[in-house]
Amino acid sequence: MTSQQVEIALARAQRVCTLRGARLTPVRRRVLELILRADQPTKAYVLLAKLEQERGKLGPPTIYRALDFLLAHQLIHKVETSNAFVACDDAERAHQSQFVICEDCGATEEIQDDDIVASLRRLGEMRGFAVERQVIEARGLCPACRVGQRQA
Amino acid sequence: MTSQQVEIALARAQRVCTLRGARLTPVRRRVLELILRADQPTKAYVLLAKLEQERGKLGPPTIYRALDFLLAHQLIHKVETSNAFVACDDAERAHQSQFVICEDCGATEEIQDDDIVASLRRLGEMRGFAVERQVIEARGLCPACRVGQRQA
DNA sequence: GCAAATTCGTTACGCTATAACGTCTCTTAG
DNA sequence: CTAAGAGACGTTATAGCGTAACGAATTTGC
Repeated sequence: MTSQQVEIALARAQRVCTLRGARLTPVRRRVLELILRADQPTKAYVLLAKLEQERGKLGPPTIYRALDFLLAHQLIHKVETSNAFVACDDAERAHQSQFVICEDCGATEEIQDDDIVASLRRLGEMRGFAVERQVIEARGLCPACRVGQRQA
Repeated sequence: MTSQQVEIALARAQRVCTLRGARLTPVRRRVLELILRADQPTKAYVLLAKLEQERGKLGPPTIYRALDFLLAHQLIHKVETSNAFVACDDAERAHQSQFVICEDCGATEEIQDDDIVASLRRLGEMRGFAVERQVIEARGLCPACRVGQRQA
């Protein structure tokens, strides 16, 4: 993601927050920026280390609070099987995300498939559950690592 | 699960292991039994505490090694969003599991839906991924807790 | 029986996440 | 204007999850 794209995403995030009466504080904004600039899912303690480089010693709660805020507003998603965080393309629209993750290199792609979400919701409802959140992740080998695997 | 059902499950597990040339050692067997007897998903450190009551101080690796073995042979599944383990109904057949989990009481039901597994596999393959493992979990409120929620 | 492999105990450590409390700031109603 | 309340953040401590590394003991295959 180019710096310009990051700026655009940050501006959009600011807009979303303002609309919702939420505050995109400096910490939250900076954490979102770090996630946006990363080309792979980012771990909480990596974010913490970067933030501490800039601001001196903080602590895990500072990061986790920012992450909780960004998650609540759908500005980021959590990849559960990696314990890592990625930026979300469109926070405006409420939606669920799915991911495919490479076991080898960690490459992660977001999927947006309404059908699979509906299917899982239906399976839950058939059992009387009111489904609120879905975690749908596929792990395996990305195209690049499949090639490497064959040659190894 | 009744004690008799537990015994049957353990015998079946023993059979599966023998067939595969794997050893269901006392530790592994006991861990499986503890998971079978629990009516909810069980956490690693809970298992560790119970095992240490019986055998004196051990350590996390003892439990995690047993869990890894049981997972590898599909005798148990891991509920990723709960960091907990449940017994598997049929280890003979290779399969993926899905779960619905109650946010309120932790009640967890296993789903076996081949269609959703195939869907996610296809979504991964469309992106060039060789999908090896799937995590599909729905979190929400179980029937009992839905009622409580309305009254509260 | 002996070498190799598997299993397990043990110690230590790293990563993930939250509880609890105090301070500061910002809003806002009076 | 100001006091009260809410929200955000810093800080310390701790709980929970998981693995690395090493050595002893046991099992297995030859």
